[in-house]
Amino acid sequence: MDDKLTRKDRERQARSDLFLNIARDVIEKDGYHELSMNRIAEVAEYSKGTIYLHYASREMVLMALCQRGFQAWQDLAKSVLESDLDALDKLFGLSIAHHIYAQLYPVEYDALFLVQASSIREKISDDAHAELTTSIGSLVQAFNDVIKEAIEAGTITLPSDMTAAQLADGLWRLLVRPYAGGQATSVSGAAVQDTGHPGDPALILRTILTGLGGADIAEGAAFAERLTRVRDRLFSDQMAAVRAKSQA
Amino acid sequence: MDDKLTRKDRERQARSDLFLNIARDVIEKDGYHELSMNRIAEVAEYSKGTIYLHYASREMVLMALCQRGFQAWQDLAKSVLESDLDALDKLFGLSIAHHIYAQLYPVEYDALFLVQASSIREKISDDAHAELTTSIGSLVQAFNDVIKEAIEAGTITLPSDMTAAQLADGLWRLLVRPYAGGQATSVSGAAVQDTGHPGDPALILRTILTGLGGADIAEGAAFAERLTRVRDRLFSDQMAAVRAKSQA
DNA sequence: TCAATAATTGACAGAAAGTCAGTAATTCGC
DNA sequence: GCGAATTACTGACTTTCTGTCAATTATTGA
Repeated sequence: MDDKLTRKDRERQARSDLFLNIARDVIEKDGYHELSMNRIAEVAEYSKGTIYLHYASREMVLMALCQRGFQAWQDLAKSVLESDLDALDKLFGLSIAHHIYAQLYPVEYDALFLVQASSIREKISDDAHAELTTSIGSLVQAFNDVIKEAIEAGTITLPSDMTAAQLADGLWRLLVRPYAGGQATSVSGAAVQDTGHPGDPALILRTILTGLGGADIAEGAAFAERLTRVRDRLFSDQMAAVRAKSQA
Repeated sequence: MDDKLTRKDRERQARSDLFLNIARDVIEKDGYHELSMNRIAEVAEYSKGTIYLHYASREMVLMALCQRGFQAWQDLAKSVLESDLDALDKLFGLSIAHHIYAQLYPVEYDALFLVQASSIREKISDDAHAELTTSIGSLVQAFNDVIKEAIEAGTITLPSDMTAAQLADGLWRLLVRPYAGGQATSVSGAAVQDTGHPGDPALILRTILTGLGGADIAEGAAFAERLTRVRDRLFSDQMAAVRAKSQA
C-alpha cells in the first residue's frame, strides 16, 4: 500500500523540487524581488497555474525553500550528535555545522530570516509557521542535548538558575545571523568580518566557555586546536565543498 | 539664513511625520501587509501622489519609521552614557534601554528586522542602507564605549585576542532580536518567555560576565539588585510608560 | 478503444506600486 | 492688491504582480 504512491508521487515530488531549485537559482542570481510565480513558470516551462498546484503562494515557496534547507542542516547536526566525540567537541561541531550550512546553502540560510520577517510571517498559515518553529527548535534542541551532555560529564558548569535551554538559546542567537550574503556590511556596525572559518561568533562562544568551563578550555591555542580538529574530523568533505564553492 | 528654512519646512516635516504616524498605526492595528501607499493617503486625507513626494517607495516608509525610532533609542542610550554610573552599571543600563525601546516602540523595533530582510534591502538605495548601518553602528558603539570603560576600570578583563568591538557585537546579537510582538512563539524553539523585565538575555550577559568579570558580579542576588537599581535610577519614567502601555 | 481521471493551461479579476500631466494654492515682487 | 512664478496636490493611468478557474489536453485502466 505504501509503495502504491510511487511513480506519480515521485514525479510530483520531482516537479516540486524543480520549482524550488529554480526559485533558488533566481534568487541567487537576481535577488528576491525578481522571484515571481511567473518567473518560475517561465524558467520551468510550465504555466503559472501549475506552480500554484505545488505552492499556494509566493511566500510558501520561500517557506518550502527554507524547510528543504533545514534538512541539510539537520543532517550536519546529526552527524555531530552521532559521532563519538566528547560533549565539548560536539558543541564545537554544531557551531561548525552552522557555518558550513550558511556557506553551502546561502539562499536557504537567508530565507530563514526572510520568512521570519513580519511581512512574510503575516501571509503564511499558522501551520506553516509552526512547522518552521519546530524545525528551528530541533536544531536548538541539538545544542541543548550537547550542553546537557557536557554538564553531566562535568566539562561545563551552569549557574544555578540557568538552564541548558537558556544557554542553548543564547548560543543560537550568537551563531545564527544574516550572513550578508555577498555584501560587505555586517549587521552590526562593529564590522565583524567573515574570515572564512568559524570565526568571530566562536570568540563569544569562547568567552561563555571561559565562564562555564574554565580557562583551560577557552585558552587561545587549545580553542583553535579543538576547532580545527573537530572540523577535520567531521566535515572534511563539506569543507572541501565550501572551498570549491568559494572558488567559483 | 539657517532659520530661513522655517515654516514651510516645518509644515513639510509635520506632514512627513503625520504619514509616518499613520503608517505606524496601520501596521500596529492591521499588520504590515495592510500598509499601502493608498491606505496612508486615505487615512491622511491626501492623495497618493503627495505621499510619494515624501517617501519614494513603500520600503522607504518603513526605513524612515525605523530611522525615526532609532532617535528615541539613541536618546535612551545617551542618558545611560551621560549618567554618573560606573561602567558596569552602564552596561546594564544599555541592556535595559534596549528592553524599554522594544516595549515602547514595538512597530519601529520590528521594522528594524523587516528592513534588513533581503527582500526589502534589495529595494532601497545604498545610501539609505548605509544610513541604517550607521544608526545601528552608533548603538553598538555605545556598548563598545562602555566595555572599554569597564576594561579600563578593571571591572572586566577580556581574553587577550578579543577586542571590545567583538564583545560589543556579541552583546548586540544576544540582546537584539524580534520580540515576536504580541505573538507567543520565540524565535528559537527554546520557548524563552518575555517576562516583562529585562529577562533571559540578561542571563547570558551574566554568563559572559562570569567569564569576564568574576562570579561576584554575576552572582544571582547581586546581579538582580544591580539590574533593578540601574533601572529605577535611570528609567523610572519610561518604566511607568511601559507599565501604562501594557495596561492598555 | 473509450470513459474517467488527472494534469495543465492561460485568460481573467483584483490589488497595489509608481508616474505624471494637469490643477489649485501660495508666495513675492511690484 | 495683482499677476507671474513657484510650490503643493491630485487622481487617472500604466504596469506588474498575485491568485483563480473554466476549458483543454494527457494519461490511465477497464
